[in-house]
Amino acid sequence: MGKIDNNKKQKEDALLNTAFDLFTKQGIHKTSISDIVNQAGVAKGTFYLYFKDKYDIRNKLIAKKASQVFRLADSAMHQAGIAGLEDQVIFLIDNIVDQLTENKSLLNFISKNLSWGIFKNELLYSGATDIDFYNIYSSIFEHSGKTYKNPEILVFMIIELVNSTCFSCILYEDPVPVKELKPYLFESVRQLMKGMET
Amino acid sequence: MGKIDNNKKQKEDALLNTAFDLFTKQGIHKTSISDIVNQAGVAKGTFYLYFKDKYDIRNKLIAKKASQVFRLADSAMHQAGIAGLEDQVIFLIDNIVDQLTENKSLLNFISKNLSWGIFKNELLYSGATDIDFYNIYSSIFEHSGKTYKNPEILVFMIIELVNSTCFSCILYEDPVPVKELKPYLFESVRQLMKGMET
Amino acid sequence: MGKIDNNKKQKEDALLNTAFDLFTKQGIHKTSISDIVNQAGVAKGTFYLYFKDKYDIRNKLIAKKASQVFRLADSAMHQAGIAGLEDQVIFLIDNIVDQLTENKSLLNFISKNLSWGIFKNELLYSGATDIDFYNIYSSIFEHSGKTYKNPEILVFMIIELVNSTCFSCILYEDPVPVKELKPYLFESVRQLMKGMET
Amino acid sequence: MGKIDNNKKQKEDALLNTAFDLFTKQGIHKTSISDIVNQAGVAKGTFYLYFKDKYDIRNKLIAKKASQVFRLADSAMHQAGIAGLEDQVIFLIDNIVDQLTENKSLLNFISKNLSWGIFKNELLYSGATDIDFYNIYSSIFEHSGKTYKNPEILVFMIIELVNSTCFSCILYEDPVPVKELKPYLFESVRQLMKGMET
DNA sequence: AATGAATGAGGGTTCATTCAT
DNA sequence: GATGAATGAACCCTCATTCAT
Repeated sequence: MGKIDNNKKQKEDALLNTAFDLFTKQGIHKTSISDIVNQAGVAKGTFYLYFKDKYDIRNKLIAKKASQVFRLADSAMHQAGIAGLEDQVIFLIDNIVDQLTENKSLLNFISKNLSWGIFKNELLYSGATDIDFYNIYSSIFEHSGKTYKNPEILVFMIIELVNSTCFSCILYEDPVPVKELKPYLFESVRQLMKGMET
Repeated sequence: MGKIDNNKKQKEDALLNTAFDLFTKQGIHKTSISDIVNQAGVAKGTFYLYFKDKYDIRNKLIAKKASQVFRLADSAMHQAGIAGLEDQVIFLIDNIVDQLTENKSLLNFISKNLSWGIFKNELLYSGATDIDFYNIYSSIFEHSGKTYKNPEILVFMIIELVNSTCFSCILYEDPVPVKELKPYLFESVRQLMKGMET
Repeated sequence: MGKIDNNKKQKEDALLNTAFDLFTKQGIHKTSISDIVNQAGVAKGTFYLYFKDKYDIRNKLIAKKASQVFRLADSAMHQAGIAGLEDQVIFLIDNIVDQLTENKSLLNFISKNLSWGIFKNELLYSGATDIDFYNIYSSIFEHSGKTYKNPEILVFMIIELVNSTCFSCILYEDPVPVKELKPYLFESVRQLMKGMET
Repeated sequence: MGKIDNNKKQKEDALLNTAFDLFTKQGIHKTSISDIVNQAGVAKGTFYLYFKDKYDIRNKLIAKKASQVFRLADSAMHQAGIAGLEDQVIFLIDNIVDQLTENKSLLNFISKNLSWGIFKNELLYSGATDIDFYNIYSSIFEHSGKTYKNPEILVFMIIELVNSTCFSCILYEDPVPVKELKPYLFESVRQLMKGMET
């Protein structure tokens, strides 16, 4: 029983890891299910025991990978003992941007696929991942002593701004390398936050 | 001669128009070259006389369609006689957002495919389109009497923020409908601009 | 012991009932063994403990279902107290046609799969079903006081004529609805019988 | 032009002939499109230039093959100079039964697939085949000097009776070989016709 | 320049069957 | 006896691309 379930978990992990490897290396559209199962070392039919199709495995991967990135950033923030909402937000962004700069294929994968809808449903409010982002995000706001006109829109705008500008600057260094972008980006985020304080 | 060239232009236009229609209706990946040539009323081989492949025709379409949107916004701004750089930028954004709200398939097509690289190369500095965006954009800044730390990054951040937030709000009304987003967005853009003034 | 056998019988019945449900709903070729075991609530391997393959369960179903139809017709005839061979045959046909008109999926299933060979082997001479059709059929002929040149060919022709004409008329109302066919069919059957009397 | 069309006709014929060969040898369900194109010596994609799927080629084959059988019977009848409606019908049946006895795979293919609907639409009223069955069938009735209560039902019943009884007797000699069936069958058909005269 | 018939590799998906538990 | 995870061959179908006309 434990043995079988263990085996199943191994198979699913092998498929997830292989799929991530291939998706980032050659893109989702150039990756066939045959590619995945061949490299994962399982039979083709086995894929369909665990995932509905290519887009099912993609969504599960996004949630998994994005959750890892957020969790790392969060724990780094706690270790660093950052205080103050704005500084915390900037720290998180800085850390995440650094992670993605180190791992460009991960950046490419997440940026191209992480919509606000997936972010909200798969990460924020879903128990699918073993970390509760909603609580992190709520407690940060609550403990800040500050209030905002519309926190969700603020978070939304920050995420979209960071995500889309970093995508271009990290991957293509265009219009500038991410190192150059950072000061402007951080300043802009602070502006956005200040602008929405009540 | 003129007749033949005319004929060629007609074929190319038919292919471009049909491709746009199908790309927006059913997505690029679901659109085959067969679909395009069938609906355009030309032979399959003819496609390859004008375009290298599906992605070649897509890039040419983006430049064409995005240029139309920008040009409309620009001429509306001139007609309205807006003065002052910030107000001009907000007017342009407002107009473009309205255009894309009216034409969601166009929004979808542009947002999913318009990278900063394509924006810069195909629209800004390219003579491919019959309108010189670079001059528009330069003259607006020059006549404003204001100077910015890094105008290109400013434009880049504004475009990315607007593009990515509107995409989600217009198409999915998530996290809020675009109507609700607008005041926050406009205010944020003003913050970004003020923050980068020298 | 009795408990285990009971359990086995239950499993086999669940598989038979589910298979019939699916065969009639979606056709034999569209029904997979997975479909059957899922709906029946048993494991996939269990199927192979009771049946060789899909066609084995089909044949057993035909015998079971056809026998039910014949038995109902026969008992209705006895209750109605019909006398006279021709009238008895017409009554049986009429009753069976009515049953199949009420239950078109059953008609479809039987008609498409009931060959004379199966009819003879699985129904007429087999002890597989708990009713002895051969005796019914023999006694009807014997008590009629009439003799026929070749009773088996007569029965064969009647069954084939009824089966094939009703199939089209009940399911497709083509060339006519079964209601319109009936008088011609009954008259024709009487002709066939009269024509083969000795 | 003529050359290309000629080539196309050859390809289509190769596919039709190969499909018939395989359908009759190993059954439709055991025949894959790969089998057909391999044996026909064309590429897989070519199949789909001529037929929608396996069932499209089957229907076209039925019409083609059944029309050949009917046409042969009809011309034999004319050569033999048979007169009198009943004798003509019996002659046609006899001839067709003989053809199908000689060619059991053809019998199997036609019997299993020829429904009244296909018979009517593809053979009787369709210009798809180059012979006009409707006119043959009409003129035979008209020139007979006899009238029937419902000619279509009469034809329907005759065809269904002949088709279903011969199927079993020719292929399985069950309940009797077709040679033995014939006198009873012919007599029965005459009975059916007489019974429906007005 | 324009055509469109032909290609065939490769896509996603299904499913009867096996066998270790 | 019962299970159901795993298999992998086989299925149908698509489609970018070529090339003789």
